[in-house]
Amino acid sequence: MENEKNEARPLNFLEKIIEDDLKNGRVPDGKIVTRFPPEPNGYLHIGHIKSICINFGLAEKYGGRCHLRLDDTNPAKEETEYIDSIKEDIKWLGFDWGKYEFYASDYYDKLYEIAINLIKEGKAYVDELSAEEMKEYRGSLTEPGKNSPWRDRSVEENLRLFEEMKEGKYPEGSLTLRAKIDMASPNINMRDPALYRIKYAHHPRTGDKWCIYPMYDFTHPISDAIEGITHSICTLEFEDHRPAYDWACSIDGIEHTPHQYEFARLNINYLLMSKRKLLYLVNNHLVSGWDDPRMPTISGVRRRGYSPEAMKDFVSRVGVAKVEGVVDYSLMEFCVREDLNKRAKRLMAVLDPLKIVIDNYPDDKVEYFEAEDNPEDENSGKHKIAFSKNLYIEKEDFMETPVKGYHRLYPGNEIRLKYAYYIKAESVEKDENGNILAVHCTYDPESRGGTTADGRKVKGTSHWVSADHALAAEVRQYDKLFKAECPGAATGNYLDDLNPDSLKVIPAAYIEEEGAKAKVGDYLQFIRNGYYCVDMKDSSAEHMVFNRTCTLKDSWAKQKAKMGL
RNA sequence: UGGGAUGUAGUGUAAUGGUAACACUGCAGAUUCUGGUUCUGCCUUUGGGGGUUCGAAUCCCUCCAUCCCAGCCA
Repeated sequence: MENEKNEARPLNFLEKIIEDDLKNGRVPDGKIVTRFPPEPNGYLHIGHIKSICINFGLAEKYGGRCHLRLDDTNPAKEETEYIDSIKEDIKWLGFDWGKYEFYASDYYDKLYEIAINLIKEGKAYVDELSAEEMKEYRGSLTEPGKNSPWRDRSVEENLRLFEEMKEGKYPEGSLTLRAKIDMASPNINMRDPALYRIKYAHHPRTGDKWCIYPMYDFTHPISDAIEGITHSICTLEFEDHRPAYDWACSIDGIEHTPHQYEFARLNINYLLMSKRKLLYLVNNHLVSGWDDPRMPTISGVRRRGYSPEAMKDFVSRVGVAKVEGVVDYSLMEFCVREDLNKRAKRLMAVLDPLKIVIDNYPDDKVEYFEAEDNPEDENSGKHKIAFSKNLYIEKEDFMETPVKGYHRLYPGNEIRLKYAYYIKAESVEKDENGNILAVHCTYDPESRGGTTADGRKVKGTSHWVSADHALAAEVRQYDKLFKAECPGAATGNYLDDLNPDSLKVIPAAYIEEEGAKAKVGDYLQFIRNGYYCVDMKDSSAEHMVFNRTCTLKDSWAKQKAKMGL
């Protein structure tokens, strides 16, 4: 009865296509095959999570498989470091390609053979046009191109030239192998696209074996065909390439015909996904690296403390369609909070301390209270917190002259110290300049454990730590890297919108003793402060470092803002 | 101004000829030992104009807007 709640999510357009193909027997053996094909020329970012979830998710849902294929056809840009990070990121998301790990470079021999056949059939030729000339001959968006003077060489000459290209007899840029399609096509991608170019670059996998490398439009469809990909899913900007894709799949000798489908890439406001811009931030030390917790890279959000479950939930809520839009950052934060709320261990940490002295509490007495690890999780345990005469609470939790709506500590007012006692502010101790040194309070011994026998209520509950027991730790308060929804929209330069407060370091915040047990990978909530994690690079037992993953929703801050405070 | 695509609340996504909806955001309230969580309610929607039809977000025409394409990048 209650499991009827299973909300049947409506199918997205890709699922509809697949179900239709499956139903109509258009899928060999009824097993769909997808692929995630990143070029190893940088780190994966949040946008890639969408693609990963679509490709691996579809394969999972329909009982097919998803290949990981590293699209390594441009050795000038690609590095092994990137290959390793890509694999690590996919694994972190919880996907497994098993034995289906491929490289476009696996197919270099096959691709070469296909190119030879194309030449023999008169469907490809070696061109001597320079890059500039080729551009001229290509025409424009509104004008057709014209044929290269080298377009009608004999098959024999083409064969000889291509062979010599491969043997390294020509310098880079001097010759290309081009498909003979249609220089007047309204689709520029069909105006005799380049198939091979000369490049004297060391390849991470094939080393110096090759000095000619196949182009995307030639390599990608054929790789898909070789691997038996049924649904080749990519982003919208490749729509114009689909005719080229289909052209390559129709080359003689290619038995399997995959089909390309395009979806809208993921854009999120306040975030930048451009590899070029992210690289600039890294190179100019505006962030600490690709895995800086403020970076939109997968390694960045991982270090920030986002969970893979939250990210997957996020992309699933965004959905899949063909409309180019911008998703609200707040949806991502919602997903992160929703997930972390259920799993984060609660700890008390005072980030901006104000000293509290409980005047009527015995000087040397220490008692321990029980704190819930997670009130949202019945199966979670409890841990002990030391209480003593000298405590810290947040500065924010005390006001000498309270504003309207403030129900925390102020002179004469009573609040609860979470899990411990009710306290009332009695007097304020200041230095000669009027700065508050400490707030003297009294506690109600009858309120032990946070409740009183008479059942009286207090409006405020503060977190706290015992001054003599708390441990000091570094806390890094991360915020959005950019302060504008669309960085660079106003001035044309995204650097102008860099948020100067994207990182505030608190060198020595006070954390309850239990904090010492926190390990890399744990999800934490500092009660009333936000979600935190242990920094995977800089934290050590001697010097713990916590990263703020995200804040808690704060309706009081909103209210204050509205009152102009 | 060549070609390809896309227009549904503020944002994202459903509804494919039959009462326009779900989530996030925002707002209001209740609950709460986190001003968190949870719960309740509210706000705002089919780009414009024609047409077909008993009936149109959906089909047709037209206009408009936005995005992508002229790498020997992917």
